[in-house]
Amino acid sequence: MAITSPRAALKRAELAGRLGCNLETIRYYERIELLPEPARTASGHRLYSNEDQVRLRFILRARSLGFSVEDVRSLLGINDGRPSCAEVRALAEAHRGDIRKRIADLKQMDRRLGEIMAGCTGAETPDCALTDKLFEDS
Amino acid sequence: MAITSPRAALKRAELAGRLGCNLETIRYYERIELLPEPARTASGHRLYSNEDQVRLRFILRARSLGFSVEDVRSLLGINDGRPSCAEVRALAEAHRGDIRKRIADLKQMDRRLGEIMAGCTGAETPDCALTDKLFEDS
DNA sequence: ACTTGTGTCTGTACCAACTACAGAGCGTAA
DNA sequence: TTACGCTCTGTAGTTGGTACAGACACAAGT
Repeated sequence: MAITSPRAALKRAELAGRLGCNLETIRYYERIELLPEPARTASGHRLYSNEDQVRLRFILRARSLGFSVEDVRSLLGINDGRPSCAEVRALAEAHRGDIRKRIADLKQMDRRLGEIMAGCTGAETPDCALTDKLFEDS
Repeated sequence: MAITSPRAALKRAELAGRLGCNLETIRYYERIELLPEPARTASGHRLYSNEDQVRLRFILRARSLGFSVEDVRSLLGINDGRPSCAEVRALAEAHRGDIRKRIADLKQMDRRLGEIMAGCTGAETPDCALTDKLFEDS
């Protein structure tokens, strides 16, 4: 039971292991002040509380949804105090717009790539329709 | 006529202007050896030949299709000599797989974001369903 | 000839968002 | 006690450029 208790103070590697992030990411988030400085043992080893864990989980989730570190800072109220629901929504909508733009850009790349690959047969010759097309005059 | 001749030696800004890239990008590509060192005037100003222009256009096009700089290096035969059509095709297929994976990832983000935004009404309150969900236990 | 304005040269610093590593110190089990 | 493994710190590397400072170069105007 105690093994998985969310209340025990965790060392850095334990926290990273639980939340599935890299060890160094935690120190990085501390450095850029997304995470507060944690408690320490007498000899200086970091000890993370349950509150720390909750906050880090929030950050990791927001990052996994593609929010930038600056966005996360805003969501956490680090920039201008705790954001209103309207502000959060605006941030999320803007971010969603970004995501959709990136999808559209990638789709266009895929389409263009398909066009340019037509004729590149994969024959074992040095002449290649793909590179030829990239070299062509505008 | 001479103004737009593709044979005239171009200065850096002229080349950048023609191909629509940033001035500094050209020097960057020279530094990482995608572009060869160009000719110089007596006083050291770079002069780009038509051949340089063709090569840079190739690089910019490949980059705009999402190929990495290392990919471009391979396509140009800088790594292991001029690639065969089969090698080019393999590179392009792998790259296309990458693009599609990125599209899939972004679509999933968009979907998850949509789910998590449900209930975030944008009302002018500090309580927000979106942040609440990000804070929730696993 | 001189000045002024613009272009170019070099080296280096900066961006995001981590990740990795070196060298030192700490903790614990045998 | 000694060995192993974890943690500490600071710093450098990653990708693909972009930006800037300070020193020259070049062309046009006076």
